[in-house]
Amino acid sequence: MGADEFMHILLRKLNAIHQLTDEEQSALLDALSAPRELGRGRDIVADGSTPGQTTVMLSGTACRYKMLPNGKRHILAFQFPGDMTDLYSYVLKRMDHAIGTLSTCTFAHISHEKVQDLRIQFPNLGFAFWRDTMVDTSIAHAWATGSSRKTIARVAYMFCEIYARLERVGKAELERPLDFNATQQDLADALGLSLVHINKTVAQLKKKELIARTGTKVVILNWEGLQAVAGFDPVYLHFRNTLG
Amino acid sequence: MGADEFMHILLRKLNAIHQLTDEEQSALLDALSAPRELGRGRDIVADGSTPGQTTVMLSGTACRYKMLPNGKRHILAFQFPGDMTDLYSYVLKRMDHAIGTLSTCTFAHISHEKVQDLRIQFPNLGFAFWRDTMVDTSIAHAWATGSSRKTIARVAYMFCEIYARLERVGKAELERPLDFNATQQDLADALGLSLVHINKTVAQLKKKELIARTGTKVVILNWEGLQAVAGFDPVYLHFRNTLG
DNA sequence: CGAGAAATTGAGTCTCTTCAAACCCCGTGG
DNA sequence: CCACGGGGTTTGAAGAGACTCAATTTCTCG
Repeated sequence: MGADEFMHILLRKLNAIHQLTDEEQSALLDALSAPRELGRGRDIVADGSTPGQTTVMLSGTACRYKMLPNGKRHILAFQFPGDMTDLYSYVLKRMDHAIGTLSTCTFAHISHEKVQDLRIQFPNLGFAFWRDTMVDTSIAHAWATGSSRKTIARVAYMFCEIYARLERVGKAELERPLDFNATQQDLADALGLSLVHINKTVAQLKKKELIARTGTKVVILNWEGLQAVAGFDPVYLHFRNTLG
Repeated sequence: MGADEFMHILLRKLNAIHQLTDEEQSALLDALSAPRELGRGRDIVADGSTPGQTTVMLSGTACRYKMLPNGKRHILAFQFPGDMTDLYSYVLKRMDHAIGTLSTCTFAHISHEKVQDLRIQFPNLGFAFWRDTMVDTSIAHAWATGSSRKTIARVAYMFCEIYARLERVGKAELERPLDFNATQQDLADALGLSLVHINKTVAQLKKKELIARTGTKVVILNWEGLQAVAGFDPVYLHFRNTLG
């Protein structure tokens, strides 16, 4: 698996958000550092740090998270291949959360100076960056509304989002195991619910034959049914082309 | 109360986020439309719409919110004077939530074309816009972590944030009634909790003599105590100058 | 095959919700 | 100047949902 195939995914992701010119695309790829790898349970970016570079996910699943004073971990968002996880730090300078791996991850960097140059030289690319961060906000909003909804809907929603985002970059298809191996504890931390309760809710989704588990991975058996339970509408992901 | 005094607040807000040059400041003010007013309970921007302009709050309290399929309203964020509530729509085009008033509000607009021109002509101003939207994201993250915390801490946190954000633009001081007259139902919708439970929690904060109510408004009696209960740390608001 | 991690299950407890009723503040009109 | 009305607040009580604790099973990988 060559570097090209890795790189491509960033363009797939960004183009799904906002159309880029060939010139912008190649300038962007030129700015990427060599890929790095990190195993599960490590920090890519530490809370409170002031990184000098931005991270681009190439493979694996990571998350934004905060450790709370009471010792609990709260996951704010999942990060999938193609995501630029910390444009955040380019704009806000100091991280107010961390980025951690949930599986083995590969990723590359773009220095903040380079981001700055690209943004000013190519305002359209700058817009794509901005838009990418706003889609993150939109996702955060969608998660936030969860607290007013039934737990089973929230859990189903989670799977819908994971599938939709992976599908967007060509990393998932229906009735195939999702390339997403977070634990139920991770899901619990993302939803702010207890592991036990998540487990029982996932069991309900299985009993309804909406999803199943094969080994470590999850399979979506009934996409329409799952969306219906979740009340899932992918507009909030702001793809340029809609999803089936 | 002249238009100048109104306008000034936008600069106060943006400068608290990112330093602007005089030229940028005047270009920004030139772009503002004449102010409009709307009473409580009205929409400034409708969900699903594609506005051609951005709203700048001048006075009053508004909120981002979504109506959920189950008929509940979920408030995603409060909007205070100086906030540019829907840069959101400039970037994402289609709103995936609405902006509504929680009190009588005054506000002005800047057309999206103008935003585009300003962003490209003054990259530093463009950065300030971007940064402003990222602070919104940071706030959304802070709210999101709430679901893993005790209710009394979350409610206290809410008052801390409201005070800090109003204080930033010179609209609040301690031991004076906050210029914020949302109802407890509004708070409940923001926290995703029931009105009854909010009420009982607010009662606890009063019993601890951290806050009090004078007429419709809330007064902060013990700022340190309130922050301690809330676990409030204002870094997430990303002010350039810290708060006492 | 064994060790460790993750998933599952059951039981008791506490939080939060819902329902319902009463109260209070404040502006309006007689 | 006081009665009335409406929105917002306060209070009580019962039930549902979610949490913790704790034990067991299943899976994965060396």
